[in-house]
Amino acid sequence: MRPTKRDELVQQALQAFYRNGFQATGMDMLAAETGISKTSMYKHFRTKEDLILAVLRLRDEHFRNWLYRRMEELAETPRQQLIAMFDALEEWFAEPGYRGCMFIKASSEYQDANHPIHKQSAEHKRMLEIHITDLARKAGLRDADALARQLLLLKEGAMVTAHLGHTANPAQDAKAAAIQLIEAHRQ
Amino acid sequence: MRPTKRDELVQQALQAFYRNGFQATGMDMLAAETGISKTSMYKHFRTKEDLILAVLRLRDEHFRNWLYRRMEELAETPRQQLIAMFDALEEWFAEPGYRGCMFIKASSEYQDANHPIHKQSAEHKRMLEIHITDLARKAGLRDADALARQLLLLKEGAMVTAHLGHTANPAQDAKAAAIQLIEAHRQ
DNA sequence: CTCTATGTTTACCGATCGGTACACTTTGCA
DNA sequence: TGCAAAGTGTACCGATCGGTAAACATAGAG
Repeated sequence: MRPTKRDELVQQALQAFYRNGFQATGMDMLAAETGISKTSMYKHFRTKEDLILAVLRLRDEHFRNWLYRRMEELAETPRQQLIAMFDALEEWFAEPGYRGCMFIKASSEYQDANHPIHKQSAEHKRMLEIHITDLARKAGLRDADALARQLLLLKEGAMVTAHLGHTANPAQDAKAAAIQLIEAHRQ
Repeated sequence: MRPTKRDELVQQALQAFYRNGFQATGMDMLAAETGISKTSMYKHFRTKEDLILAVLRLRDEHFRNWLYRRMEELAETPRQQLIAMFDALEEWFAEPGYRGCMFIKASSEYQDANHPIHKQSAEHKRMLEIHITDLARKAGLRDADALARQLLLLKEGAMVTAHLGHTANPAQDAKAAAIQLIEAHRQ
């Protein structure tokens, strides 16, 4: 299990796909941008779709790790961490290269619900839901499942709105809403 | 100003783009699907981008008209209409061909904030924001601007989540959250 | 020292991309 | 009746699409 080249390809492909979109990024462009020959790319991945799936797996791992860690760094109790999720998002939105959620993009370009790329994007969201539900439960909040789903709606909305950019600070809008929803779920 | 053919093209192109995505729908496929010759299409629209912009204009008009009217049909007072927005969304999500928000898709495929397609998508969201803010104000709710932004975050989140489909009924989750947020903004 | 895995370059495949040229047909109106 | 607008089919353009063939370079391990 050597790391290096293959992982390097996936990592650089992630950047390119995130910046340019999936369909708009051709394999030739990818080869030119990464400096890795097309032949080598197709030794590692049988199709472009396989490469995209690998990219999404990496993104899922990175994003969830980053978000969960950042939430823990920003707050101590589970309840405060739920709220801190939106501060973490705000940091992300403020990054220069922010272009929205990669999984929303992926499911926008591969719309069929049975398409592997679409299914994997949905799986990412499901993983997030499990974690946030668990956190809401640990916080001792009433109806943790429903609350988690509501908070995640705010998160999705904030990510989309931050990309569409017609609003100043969607993360803080979401945070204010989240605080009220959490308050309403105290028991 | 003859209607017919040009409008027919835009309407059918809307269906095709919504079903298949923008980049994935070629002009040849469009010609085959609509029965309108490529030559005619390029007589009406100088580029594919121009056609997409026309499609988005039509979609904006249709969607906003539909949503506003449905909200009024479903509820009487402005405050109830704000809540009814999510019942209207639920109806939309339940339609067989539902594939998420066309403007989110468009901004996902044309990511550059300065791209005309991206800008027009943002404009659609801004129009919605104005209307919902106005409604929140008519409902006599405190901090109508902030509340409207929060409700719209729920709406965006619900549309995305309904498309990703990892959750049973995002519209009703959003509605429950909206009710609590509105309640918190009574004065 | 050789074998094998991993990588490379270059050229190519058929299909499709957005867009155009050109000659022809239909149709509403004066 | 005749003319112009609007629409048609067909064939084409160079570029790019995802993917492949073949011959060659490099390097670590037995």
